[in-house]
Amino acid sequence: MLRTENCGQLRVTDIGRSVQLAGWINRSRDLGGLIFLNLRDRYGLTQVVVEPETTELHELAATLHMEDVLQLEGEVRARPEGQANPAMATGEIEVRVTALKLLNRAKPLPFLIRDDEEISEEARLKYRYLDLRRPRMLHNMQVRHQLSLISRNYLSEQDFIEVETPVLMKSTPEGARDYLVPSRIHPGCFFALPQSPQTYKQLLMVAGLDRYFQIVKCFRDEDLRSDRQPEFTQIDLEMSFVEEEDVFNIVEGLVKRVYREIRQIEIPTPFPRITWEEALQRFGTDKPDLRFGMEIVELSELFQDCGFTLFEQILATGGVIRGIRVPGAAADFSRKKIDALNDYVKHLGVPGVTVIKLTPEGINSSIAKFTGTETLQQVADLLQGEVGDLLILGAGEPPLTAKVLGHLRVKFATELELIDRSRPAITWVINFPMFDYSEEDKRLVAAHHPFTQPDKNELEQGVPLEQLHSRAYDLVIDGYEVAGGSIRISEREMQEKVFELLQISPQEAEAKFGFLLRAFEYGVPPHGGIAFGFDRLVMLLTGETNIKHVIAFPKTNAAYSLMDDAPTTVSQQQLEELHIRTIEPPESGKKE
RNA sequence: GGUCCGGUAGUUCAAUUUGGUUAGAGCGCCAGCCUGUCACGCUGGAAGUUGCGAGUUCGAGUCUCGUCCGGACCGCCA
Repeated sequence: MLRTENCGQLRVTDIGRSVQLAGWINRSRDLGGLIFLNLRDRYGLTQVVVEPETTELHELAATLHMEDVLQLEGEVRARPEGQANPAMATGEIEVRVTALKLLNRAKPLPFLIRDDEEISEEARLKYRYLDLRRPRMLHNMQVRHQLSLISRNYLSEQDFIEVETPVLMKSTPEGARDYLVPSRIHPGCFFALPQSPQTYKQLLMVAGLDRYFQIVKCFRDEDLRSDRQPEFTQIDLEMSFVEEEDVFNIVEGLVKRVYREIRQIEIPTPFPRITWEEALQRFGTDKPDLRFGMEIVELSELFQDCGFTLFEQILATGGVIRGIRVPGAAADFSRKKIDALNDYVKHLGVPGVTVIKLTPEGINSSIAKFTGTETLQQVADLLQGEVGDLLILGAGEPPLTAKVLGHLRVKFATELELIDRSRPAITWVINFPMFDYSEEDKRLVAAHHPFTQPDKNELEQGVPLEQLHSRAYDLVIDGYEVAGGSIRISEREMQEKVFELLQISPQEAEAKFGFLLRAFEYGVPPHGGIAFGFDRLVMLLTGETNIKHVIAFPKTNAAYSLMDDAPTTVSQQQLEELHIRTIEPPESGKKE
């Protein structure tokens, strides 16, 4: 070892000891005579002093720069009276340098290694290895590690075993776009990278493993968002002989332990549950942020014959009028802000929203001249509006109106800082629909995935397919979908029936999922499971709002790696070996 | 596929509103001074294809169009 201690551990009890340290220069202060260096490693900072009497050392020390890498020997001593630094864990001591070796020089940096400066995402990603030196990023990596360790220990204690499933697998229809990997040995054939190990974990249940988990990379070739990366990590688990309650118990135990050990926050269990329909009705989304109120209120009845033609027409054609109350926002809500608000909602797909201000002088709204103030007063009463509040009404078809108001609810709560960030708001969302209708494909598609068990009672009672519910569930924390799963189909007949409803032909079902259907003929335990978005959970635990900040080497919005310039074109020879011809001739590498 | 925001020194920003002299500042960098600093201090200095390309204009960092890059979002994400 090039050191006897790390940079975070020396204390007054070490005074008098001779030690070796190694690390980066976090900062240097050359006073002309004395030179102070803050030596940094993963564990902390230690101040070392080079005295002018040590002539050769002093000359070397005077040439050092930030982020140079040093190894040194010295003596631990107390700092002089009044010179301790209470902000440093090692602030009561310093190391007087007796030998100094420059292990590596650093060029001037593209940015400083400190938390208090905002650096462009572009620079951070290009020099990710420097960004990761910053305490904030180091902390995020440590939380990642903790989460993975806690999960493994907890699940192992609960009799789960970790099994690795293939990364090269079969491309299947439904779901996200696959990342494909060409096969050299099978010309024209491709593997897919897993969107999730879904079918494998079900087969592990058929195999009798009973309780499986895996911390596993998944890949989806879809567009990115601040909470979505093309490759991401799941805590994937599956259990045999279980129903919803059993999965919930395991998950609640894990989440409880995670928040206790990482955040020192006690989470009461069981977690609350809300149905999918109620979530949409009250919060305008299937992943409601319950850290604040501002719920969406149904107002349609009030506007039945309100005198405002637009609203009456919308109601007559099956639309709804709903509203939210934004506390205290009326005062400075100018014409300009109303315009900005309407611009904002336009990109969500609606022409605009209606704004009502509850001012000390009375109710103020552009629609008052049609409806009169009496109707608006009833609106205010229903929304429990007080003087000074802003009321926002959305009108249109129910799902879109819900979505718009749901977005506005979060937007205003964030801007007005109405969100309690001291503790997480956790809820189960249950009773998902089994199917969605796809306008694009003109058919039903699985709302969760095609292995999810439908509500058997509803099915037997002949409930229309569009209204059929499934045994799927999501875990939602602070408005993020953190985990999702379901009780699975475990009978071949039911699985075939669902494929049929999804208009997957028997031939296609056999070709794509034949292995699963075959497995279902050999004794399948009832089973179910769930998968956590590992990165999203780390994001919540660290208070980050961008998933990139909890991933060591992430991709940009354009799914590109700025640090190593991936992806790239490959040589003609590589393509030929893989039996691949590209449609466009390869550009000269990267676009500039 | 679409909408919006941004791109000026190594870096974070200003100058863009209303086109007009030599594009400024903090940090960093370089040189000098400094023996108790810890965001050390003081003095001086270097540092720019204003992302790129066209256009308008007597004149463009500033206006227009295209394009590239980054970000947020819609679509997409079983």
